[in-house]
Amino acid sequence: MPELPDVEMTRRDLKRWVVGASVTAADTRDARLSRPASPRAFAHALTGRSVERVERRGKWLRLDLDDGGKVFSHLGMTGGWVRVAIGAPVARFERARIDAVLRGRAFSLRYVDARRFGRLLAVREDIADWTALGPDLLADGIDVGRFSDALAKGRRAVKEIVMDQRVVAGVGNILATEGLWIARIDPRSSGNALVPGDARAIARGLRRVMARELEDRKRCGDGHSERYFVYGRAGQLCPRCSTGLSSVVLGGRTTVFCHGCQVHRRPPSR
DNA sequence: CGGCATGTTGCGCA
DNA sequence: TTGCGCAACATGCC
Repeated sequence: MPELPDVEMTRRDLKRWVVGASVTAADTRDARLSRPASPRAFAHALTGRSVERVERRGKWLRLDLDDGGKVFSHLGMTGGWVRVAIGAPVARFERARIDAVLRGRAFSLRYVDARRFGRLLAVREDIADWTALGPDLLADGIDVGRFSDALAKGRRAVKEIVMDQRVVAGVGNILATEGLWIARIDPRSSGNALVPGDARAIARGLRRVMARELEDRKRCGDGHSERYFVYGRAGQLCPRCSTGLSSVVLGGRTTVFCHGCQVHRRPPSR
């Protein structure tokens, strides 16, 4: 489920489902997902309230309640929200439930998350995970000047910097891998070795991939896009230059790239 | 059975 | 204070 396009689709669903709705009951028992808040705070904060807005920054979602309360939701690796009939049986891997009424119609939202890498907590103030996020790839776009500075400052591999949520919020492993391939930049390149024009190319690559993914999801709903250029295709041929695709681990994440057409900017010599 | 997975955190150590 | 490398988290799927 993760990656910005999935979270954005979830935001649109939630917006359609709950904005203006009054919550009649809510529950979670998962202390892990609601950390550091207590699971009880969830029911307490939501019951009797109505939802005024559904916001998203990067991969985080925030429901704004009519009393100023906020519910933060991060889908982690396997989280998702589904809408079911009121009273529907507990879904497999269901971790939280929000029963609500909108225009006289009762319904239930369920948060489902097999691996429980997500988060779901009700609080009164914005959490640091939210406020620390950099500009949102979709809503704010990338300011090439600032992006370029952030890349130049980093000694890490460019892919790790691009995935840093403080630099650009919403870029995950797929977007970063695909975006760098489009930009023709080797993901191992060190940030401070990039040359003028690279930052713009990467920004454009990320925007392209995101827009494409969003369109895919609008058309097909969920399910994994099988249309990746290189992600998950190590060993296959590069769709641009037919070189065999390579794979390395950067920042603990598998990264696929093409030796043939992605230029490796090497760090300044020591 | 082993290996990998769309994300993040926390810990030991430089 | 910053950053790096890595194990950990919990489960599904191939």
